[in-house]
Amino acid sequence: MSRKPCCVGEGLKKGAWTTEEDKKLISYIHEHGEGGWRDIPQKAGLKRCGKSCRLRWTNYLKPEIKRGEFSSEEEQIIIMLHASRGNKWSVIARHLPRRTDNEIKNYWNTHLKKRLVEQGLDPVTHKPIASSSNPTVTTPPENLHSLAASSSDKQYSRSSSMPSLSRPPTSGFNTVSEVSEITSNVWTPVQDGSLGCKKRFKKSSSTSRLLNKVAAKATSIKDILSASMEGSLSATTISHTSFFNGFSEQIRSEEDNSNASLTNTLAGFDPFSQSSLYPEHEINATSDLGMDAQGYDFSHFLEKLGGDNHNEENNINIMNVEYGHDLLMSDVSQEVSSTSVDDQDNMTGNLEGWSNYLIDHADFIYDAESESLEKHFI
DNA sequence: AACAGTCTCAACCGCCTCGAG
DNA sequence: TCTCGAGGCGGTTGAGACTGT
Repeated sequence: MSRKPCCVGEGLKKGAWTTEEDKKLISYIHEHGEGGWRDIPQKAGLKRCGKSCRLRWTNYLKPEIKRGEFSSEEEQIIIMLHASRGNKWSVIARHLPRRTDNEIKNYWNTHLKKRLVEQGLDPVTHKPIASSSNPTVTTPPENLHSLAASSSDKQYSRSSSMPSLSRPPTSGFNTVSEVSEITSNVWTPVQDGSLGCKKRFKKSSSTSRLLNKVAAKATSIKDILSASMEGSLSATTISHTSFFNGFSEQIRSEEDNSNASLTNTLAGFDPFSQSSLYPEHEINATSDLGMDAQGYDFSHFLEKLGGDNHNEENNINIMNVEYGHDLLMSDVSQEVSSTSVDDQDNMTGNLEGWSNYLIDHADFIYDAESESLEKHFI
């Protein structure tokens, strides 16, 4: 074999990077681009392992990296994704624009994991820890948002092992939004290569806004489902069977479709309270509707999904604004229409598909010009 | 002011996968 | 087909910052 080992040679430096080293690495990559890490140390005049250079660049020096406080919305997404994917930090990072897997991992280990434990939830399974083994279990949060919203507390107290959690209003996302507004500010990425260790950063308001909307979508789905269960389903104009089975098909094609926690959240089940967001009979009704698919119309559901301009205050209109009803109907239904319908998943199962579709088929794209994040289906 | 305990997170370690040879 | 290096990934560590006494 002709290849050289990555990190051979004595005298390779370890430990914290100096400003000088950072400058050398940044300068080299700006000139020659990424890649070929094995040769970078020598060419850039660094006494570092190529792997160390790559990590330094990807986790810290890369200009597009976002650093600093995680917004409540980002926290929600991390928690939801962790519930469904586990410690797949790279997977989670793909859904959080400009966050690195390392940063997410650190944040989980130092903040979110503790918060779940504090709430009496097993950070691995996201299920309640048995009260016998955890006498300090507190009242579980009413929903996911209370966990994320509490993040603002940490800005005021570091000494307490965990910030105190207060139960937010039931329309949690407004609260989250407000919290984000209060705490958000301009974040400062490290762009000059200087060591920014232990710096405290503020949140990105643009990221917060967008992610808040994503989270609000989950709420809207719950609202819609609830409304639908109250009898507002009307005559068929769109085959919900094909629509939803498309998602079911989608989720079946996933390598990992065991994301019950996340999807349960969206489908009327809150993994944090471990209780249904809807009365049991309503969930049963959901299943019944799914089983008896013929003749029902989910255009009401889709309309809600697509946006509700009259409900802007409650952030329910996000689908229309950010994702677009048309976009939804075109992109999604195209995929659906090409999907064979061979079974009749119940509605909960279909919502699983929907939530996973959102997670796995959309990417955030940052528009530097408008300083906004846009979500694109992929 | 000094010390001890706690917390944070950059960096490292080791394993895995993929692809080149 | 096998070997091995590059790159990717998740787990862990430890220096430094922070807080309480």
